[in-house]
Amino acid sequence: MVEYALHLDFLFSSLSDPTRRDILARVSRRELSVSDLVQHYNMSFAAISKHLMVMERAKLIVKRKEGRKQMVSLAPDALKGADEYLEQYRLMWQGRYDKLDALIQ
Amino acid sequence: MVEYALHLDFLFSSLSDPTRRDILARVSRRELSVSDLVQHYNMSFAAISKHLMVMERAKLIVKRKEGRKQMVSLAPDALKGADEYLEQYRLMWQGRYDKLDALIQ
DNA sequence: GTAATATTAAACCAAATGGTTGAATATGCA
DNA sequence: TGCATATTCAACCATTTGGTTTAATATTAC
Repeated sequence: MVEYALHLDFLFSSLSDPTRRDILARVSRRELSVSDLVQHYNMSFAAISKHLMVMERAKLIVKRKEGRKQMVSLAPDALKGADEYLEQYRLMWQGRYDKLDALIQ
Repeated sequence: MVEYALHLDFLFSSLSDPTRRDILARVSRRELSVSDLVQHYNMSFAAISKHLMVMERAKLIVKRKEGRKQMVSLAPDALKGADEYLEQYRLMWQGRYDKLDALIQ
């Protein structure tokens, strides 16, 4: 009945929070420690740590231990799953634009 | 601090549920009434009705009244917001593949 | 060894989510 | 008119989510 794609569940729900999207943008520019990230937000260390756990489960980020720091960076192919999901619909809406273009010309 | 993009919140959180993704797939093929949709799922009419309200808020679907039926179809540009969000990252990961290609050749 | 730093774990809380059932509201049909 | 159909609304419930604070665990520095 309903297709079972747990990864898409995690991925999209992870992307649905503005703090997490902001974190994603930051770590996509450069690798950052959890402390580095915390400085930019008006919430506790633990809250950011939790957001990072959610993002890790969604395979949006990866962590690498460096001494006592956890360095966070964009996961390889972080958004590939989402992009592949959209692909099927992209054809559809590009099709519509093609039709529109055809009408105009 | 955190960019405010409520539509992306609604859009991604709407996409994070497998039932809603399934509904999206169905109505993208053809316009369907709420009753038509309910038949395919093992949950109450009200539950599906709620899912549709969530999807409407996310502008994934539109409803059109036809007598006592509500006909549901894919919204124009339903996934455009998501696609535009991914766009910035797409350049990034395509960049990586280009680098990889360069290494291989 | 002790203190400071970096992070996670645990317990808690309020609000949101995904479901239920039953009542209310429109619309169509005989 | 009265009944059946289609949908939403309202109240409820259990679970998840996004936050808090405090305690625990590593690691580094003195």
